Amino acid sequence: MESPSPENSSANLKRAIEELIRGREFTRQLKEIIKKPLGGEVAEDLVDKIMDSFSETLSVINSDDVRVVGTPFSSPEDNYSSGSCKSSTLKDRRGCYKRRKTAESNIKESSDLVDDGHAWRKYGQKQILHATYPRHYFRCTHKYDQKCQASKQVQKIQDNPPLFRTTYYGHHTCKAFSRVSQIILDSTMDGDSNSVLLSFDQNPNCYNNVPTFPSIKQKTKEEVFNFYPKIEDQIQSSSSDYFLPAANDGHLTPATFEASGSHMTATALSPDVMSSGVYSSCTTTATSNDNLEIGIDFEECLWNFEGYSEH
DNA sequence: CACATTTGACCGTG
DNA sequence: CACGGTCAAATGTG
Repeated sequence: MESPSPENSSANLKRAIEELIRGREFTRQLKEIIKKPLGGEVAEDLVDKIMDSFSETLSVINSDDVRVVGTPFSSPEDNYSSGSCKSSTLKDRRGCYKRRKTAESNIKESSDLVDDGHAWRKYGQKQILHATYPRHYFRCTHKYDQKCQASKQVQKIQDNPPLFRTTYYGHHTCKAFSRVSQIILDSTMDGDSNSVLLSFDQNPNCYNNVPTFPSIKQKTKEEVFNFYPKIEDQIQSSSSDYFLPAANDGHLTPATFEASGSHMTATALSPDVMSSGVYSSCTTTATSNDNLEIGIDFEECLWNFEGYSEH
């Protein structure tokens, strides 16, 4: 796959923006029409959401350094400003951590949080200005033992239907064994030893705001549900990184997970896919079940493939 | 006990 | 200087 020239890319981006603006305008006109007859409330609500979606997409495209899905990453080292510092103390951490400059990113949006097959470790959570939901920061579990620079940010951008934006930075250089196969193998089990509670609803106990519940530093799942009862219907657990929000009825059921799991299984076990050099390269280096879940992510596969010249 | 998340503080970037 | 990305101590979990 040849990469488009910057000129083409820029022109396409401009066209995409124009199309989005056009679509938004049409939607607005449609809303005006819907407003008139009775009983158009549901449709109007839907139109609002469509317009929000357009606006959100436009803001994403208009923001700097955002690449749409499938853009290869630059070298991870290029994106960090300062060198490493081992002897950091609490009192003086100046220059002691790398901070990502305007790194190239790879954004994916989905209505649920699919396990991408990598082991992630959460290292932060932040309320973002003008954002309804906090942003969650993850790094590769193998950041230190294998110097894997991959990281991602996950942010809920819409509720009902839930919509999550995952922004990937860097690429996996770790040779972690795929957890996908394990998930496949375990898909009939109830074990949940690896799950992590991840509430995407606003938590007043977070951040530097005046805490609503100052005495509560950390909460068990039950406590979260007690404080925010409605979350219970929006969060489900799986053997992946998150409690996945349900796309449909919102219940925490193994069946829901197995439904997506079976999809992954069917694709993952396809001999055609597994026997391909490129794809098997993906599965043996930095397996992402994005490749499996949506079929094949060519860009990521090729990137991983290129990242290992011995293949 | 090892490894995970939480969360306030720190600090680089724009 | 505000924002937001990262650190790291405290704490949770199996």
